[in-house]
Amino acid sequence: MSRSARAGDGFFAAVYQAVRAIPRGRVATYGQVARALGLPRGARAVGWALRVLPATLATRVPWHRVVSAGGRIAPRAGLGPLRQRQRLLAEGVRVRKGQVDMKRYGMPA
DNA sequence: CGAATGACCAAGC
DNA sequence: GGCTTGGCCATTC
Repeated sequence: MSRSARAGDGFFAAVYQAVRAIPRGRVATYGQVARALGLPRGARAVGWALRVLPATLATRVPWHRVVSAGGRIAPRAGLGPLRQRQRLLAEGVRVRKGQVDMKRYGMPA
């Protein structure tokens, strides 16, 4: 295991925990998660935390429910976006052109 | 400590 | 609707 920042400590744990709190069939933006952590401008850090999300936790953390501002699926390398789309659809979240309707599936204030 | 990186965001053109 | 710019944050080198 890397002796650098671990998934179970500090910032990571906070991010993963917040993401875990997203109800099924709903989505949250990176900015919203960041705000929940007390970092209203830390959306980027949240995206980075999910980028290093270990596969072991991926089964337990609904990372696919986190989208960019406006409900767009973040474009990244690999099959990530496709799998995210499929998982969202499986939960009943309608994905239109790589984008989700936040008015409908977004987190209630 | 300075510079670079990335699943971001808002504002401008 | 698409590209660019500046700003934010945590981590890595």
